[in-house]
Amino acid sequence: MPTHHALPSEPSHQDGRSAVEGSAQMGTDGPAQASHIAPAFSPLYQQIKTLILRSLQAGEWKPGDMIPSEFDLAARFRVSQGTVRKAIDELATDNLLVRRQGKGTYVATHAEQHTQYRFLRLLPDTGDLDSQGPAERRIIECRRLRASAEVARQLALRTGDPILQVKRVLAFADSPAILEDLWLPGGPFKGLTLETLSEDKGPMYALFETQFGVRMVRATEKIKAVSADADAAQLLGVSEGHPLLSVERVAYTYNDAPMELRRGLYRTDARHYRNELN
Amino acid sequence: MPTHHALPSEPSHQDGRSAVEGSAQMGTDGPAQASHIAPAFSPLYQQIKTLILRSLQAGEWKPGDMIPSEFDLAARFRVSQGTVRKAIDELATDNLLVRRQGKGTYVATHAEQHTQYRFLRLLPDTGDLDSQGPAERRIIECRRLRASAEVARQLALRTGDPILQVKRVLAFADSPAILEDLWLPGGPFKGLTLETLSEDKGPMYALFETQFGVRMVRATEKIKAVSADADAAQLLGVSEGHPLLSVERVAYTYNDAPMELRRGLYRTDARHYRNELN
DNA sequence: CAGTGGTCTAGACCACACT
DNA sequence: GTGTGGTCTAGACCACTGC
Repeated sequence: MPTHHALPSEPSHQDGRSAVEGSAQMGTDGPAQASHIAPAFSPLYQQIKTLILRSLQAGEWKPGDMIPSEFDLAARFRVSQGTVRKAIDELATDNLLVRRQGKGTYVATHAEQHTQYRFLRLLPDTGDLDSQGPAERRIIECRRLRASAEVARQLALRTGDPILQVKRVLAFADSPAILEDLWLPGGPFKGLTLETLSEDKGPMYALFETQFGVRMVRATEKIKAVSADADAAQLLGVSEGHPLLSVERVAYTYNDAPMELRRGLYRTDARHYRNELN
Repeated sequence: MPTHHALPSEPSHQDGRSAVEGSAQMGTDGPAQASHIAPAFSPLYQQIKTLILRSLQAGEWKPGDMIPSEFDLAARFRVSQGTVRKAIDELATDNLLVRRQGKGTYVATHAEQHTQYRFLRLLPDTGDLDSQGPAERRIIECRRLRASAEVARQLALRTGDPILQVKRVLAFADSPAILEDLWLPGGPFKGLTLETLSEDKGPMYALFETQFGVRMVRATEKIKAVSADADAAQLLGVSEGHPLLSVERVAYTYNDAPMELRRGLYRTDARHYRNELN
């Protein structure tokens, strides 16, 4: 049997030994519409990975849901369980799925993330993790406006497209630590208001999942050192000119689609941004 | 056959079907000295991983060397090739080994790292990667002294133990960007001088490998925003009080042994520290 | 060509979780 | 007990590299 197989984009009917018996390449006998989205000549498990990803994207399984067992997926895609396993392995290391021994494989979510705030790297200098308790959030504003050229570029929109801007402060133990500005595309987040944000407890990314069906999958950050301007100084309780960490984040949902631009100013007197290098 | 096996720490002789036939646990019939280093009840491939790690640590294969093929290692450890493969997979994702299809598996090195400077995350704001050319290094000093309590703690030494301190400036296109202080344990780095450092081209971590047999495997960083003091301002060509990124790094060799403490001050006017979140 | 890692399969048994 | 993911094996063939 050849190493590279073709996979139908829908499960086949019981019409033969195997869906992958004859052809050695992708796209020669498969449905035409799949040709540009699933790369040709890719290993079977990569094709499976793409198919699972597409189901996640389409909302076939929602965050927190259990997906079908490896055995079921193997039957559905007409490949061996080991091949499905390798596909799921990669999705699990990408944090898109979570395996739980004895229970099943689940769609990852920001809601019950092991320690919550998966993307927040600011920690107290003392190793006392969360001795400070949970963050207190205060939403300062939530406005509807039109994308500037810069924001549009980063969110893959057009200049002038409707967007939402949110401004908030996070504090730990009554001490303000983070001042953030967020920009969100107006389409996916239609209906988001200051009230919604204020009333919600729990991570904002969890709210995005439940209320708007937008799941953030990964993010990139650009970090600089800056001086506090008058506005930031006042909101963070420092003097003007105080050094702050500027953290500019672009968060992506499935398919590397940018869905949030965020600019945070972090106080790092008693806290630091922690990073692991491998 | 049980899932969890015992492995001898040395390859067995041909004295039976398999070295793993009978016992279901680790440490009950193995050499006594291995009991606290290889965890009992761990999966076979984890034990294999530990054994390979030990060989790397002992210098059986040096950075850049090719290690034995999966098949050879499987014979040596008396397990299947698939089990060795899984062990190597994990070591490869940890960046300790590098697989090259058709050629073999190699011990990773900082010397010919794909883009060099594996641990340096400072990039120009313009996407022009290395349009700036390579970094120019200037060693300012290299002193022998005794560890302070703080440095000793971070390097797992005792206060007063001999250490080396190095101070240097990195510049891109004649513009100073990084001021770094390094502290290294005196023992492993005996013989390191300002001349050695100055004459060397290429990454410092590559020099550590070739000259001192110390390979840095991972690192953690604590990042803060600070104001330039007079000394830093002068060396980096900024005014006093200018905001700088303070990057405190502890680098580890095999077995999580800390081997370097480094404190860098980064200018982030035209550059930024880039991070990927998953 | 031979040797290496890469993919795929099939089947076995274990550890864990829920009922 | 049943069903899930986790480990291990054995064997096949493919793709890449270098002689």
